[in-house]
Amino acid sequence: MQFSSRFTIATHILLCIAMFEKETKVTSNFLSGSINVNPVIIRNILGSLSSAGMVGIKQGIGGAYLLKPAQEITLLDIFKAVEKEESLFHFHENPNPECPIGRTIHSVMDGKIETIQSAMENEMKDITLSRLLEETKEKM
Amino acid sequence: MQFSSRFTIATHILLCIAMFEKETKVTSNFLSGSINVNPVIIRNILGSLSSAGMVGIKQGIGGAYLLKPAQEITLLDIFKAVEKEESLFHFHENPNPECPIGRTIHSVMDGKIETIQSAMENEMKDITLSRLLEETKEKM
DNA sequence: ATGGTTGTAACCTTTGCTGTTACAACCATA
DNA sequence: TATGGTTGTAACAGCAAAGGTTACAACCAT
Repeated sequence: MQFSSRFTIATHILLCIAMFEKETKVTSNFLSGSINVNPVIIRNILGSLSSAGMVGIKQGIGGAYLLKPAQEITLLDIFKAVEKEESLFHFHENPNPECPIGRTIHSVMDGKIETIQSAMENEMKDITLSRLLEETKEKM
Repeated sequence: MQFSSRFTIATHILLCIAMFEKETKVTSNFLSGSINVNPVIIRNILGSLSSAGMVGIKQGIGGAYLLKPAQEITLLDIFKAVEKEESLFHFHENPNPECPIGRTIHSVMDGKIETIQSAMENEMKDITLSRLLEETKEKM
């Protein structure tokens, strides 16, 4: 089980906007060319990023632009914009309450699962779009 | 996108074995009763745990038992036994090498993704089956 | 020989991801 | 006002994985 590619695509989109919005109109077609996926996929993900308040999109004329400075956008923001699930883990629904394990497993495991998920999210929170942009420029 | 319930089911299975193997024959039917899922699902997951060297299973007569002390089994061991994917993240396959972002995004992101995954795995590595067992007994 | 158990195959349904076509709504510009 | 490029969204389709179920051969203590 993997996270969908929406996360890396969304990151790619934001990097492109941050890099090119000054010089070009960044449309779904332009992005489609760099990312190499269908423009409709791009538009849907761009819609999620827009709902999350990260980008604005110009109706009719076209083009996306950042609504926040790149140092205020983290990988966690991007992840949450495109992955809607609250919990990373799917718990089996109906453990038997007549079994001592079945009765207690939720209260034992729920906190652990939260801790694990938080560890991942904290790491994502530390990585900003501006840092990714800097590293990209270094490698160019 | 969520991890499958195999992870929590596998944890439930191991807790049951650790708790009951002394007093009862822990069969897939017994486990099915506590976990409330089909015995065939249990047998498949039990097979993964067996392949990973965590449990043994008695042919013919039936019953599963731990092959390692509970303090040497971590949530990470369990997770890796039932989730076979190498990377948590699905990267879009063919970014355009003629775009400066498309050309560099892999080298920029791959390390980040590894860091994020490691943070999660380290947290899992800290939680042992014996600790879960103790907490279960406290709540009984 | 019996009966409970395991391992596995075969099938099904549902869900989510990814890709695609199509088209109405939008808006700067000619 | 008409045009053309763009967005937002609906409606498909194909594919893969999850989860469930039935069935049955192989296994082994009794």
